[in-house]
Amino acid sequence: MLLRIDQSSTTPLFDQLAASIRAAAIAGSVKAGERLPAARDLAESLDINVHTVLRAYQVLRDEGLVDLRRGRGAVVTDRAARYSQLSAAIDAVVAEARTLELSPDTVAALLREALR
Amino acid sequence: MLLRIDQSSTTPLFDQLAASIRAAAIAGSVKAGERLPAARDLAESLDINVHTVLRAYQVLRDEGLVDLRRGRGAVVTDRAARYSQLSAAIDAVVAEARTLELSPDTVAALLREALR
DNA sequence: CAACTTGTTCTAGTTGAACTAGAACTATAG
DNA sequence: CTATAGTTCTAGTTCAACTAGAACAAGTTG
Repeated sequence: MLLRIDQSSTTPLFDQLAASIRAAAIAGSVKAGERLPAARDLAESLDINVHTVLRAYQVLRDEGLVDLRRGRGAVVTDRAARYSQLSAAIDAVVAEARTLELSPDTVAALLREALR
Repeated sequence: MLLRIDQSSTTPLFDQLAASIRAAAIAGSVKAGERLPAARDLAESLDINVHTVLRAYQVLRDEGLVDLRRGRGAVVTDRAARYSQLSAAIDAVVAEARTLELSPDTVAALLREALR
């Protein structure tokens, strides 16, 4: 599992981390039942704060992608498997956005508007 | 044209405003050639700062949706007309997201990840 | 032309979310 | 029991977003 964190980006670190793990779960590079690194360990290896990692884990828990339990850590659920159709739909949007040469911000804003 | 601004939201006001106008342009409720309200006027009627409105206008200019000229104001271009296929693709994503009961934040994050 | 409109640029101050930091606590695994 | 690892709490820092006001420049209008 590749976790990319960009300290210079303006998007919150916990968001970046959650997005990275989420993508890995959907792509299947982390499978259901697998355990994510302990928050303290991951925080150290990424050189960010423990709270930031835990917040990312909590985001994923709210989405139902991981179970979070004391003593055991963060375990990936099987929920990610159900995201395949969504991924396909998103790919279609990405393709359209590229032909129009729209920025990620613009496309994201359009999506958010459509979701309201 | 309906412009919705939520002061209590954490998403930047200029983003909200830009999104609102963008949606109107794509929906066709403001057409190419039409002039948007002068920044000072809009700022007053929405009870926000002029700079915030101008920033929203600049976002739309960067996307090519409006022309911005001194003395004349912000005029809508015909670019929005080319967004129809993108809108359809976005609608498909929205439909999938709703069946999975995902939050807007989650879907937006997935999209951003796919756009990288 | 002159007057007016409207976006542009500059400086400066305020606010709040995000992040950091550290400690104490608690449920679970082994 | 002991170690692990998430939970909760308090507190301080930083930076983008927003506000505010003024001076300016390039158009439009009469």
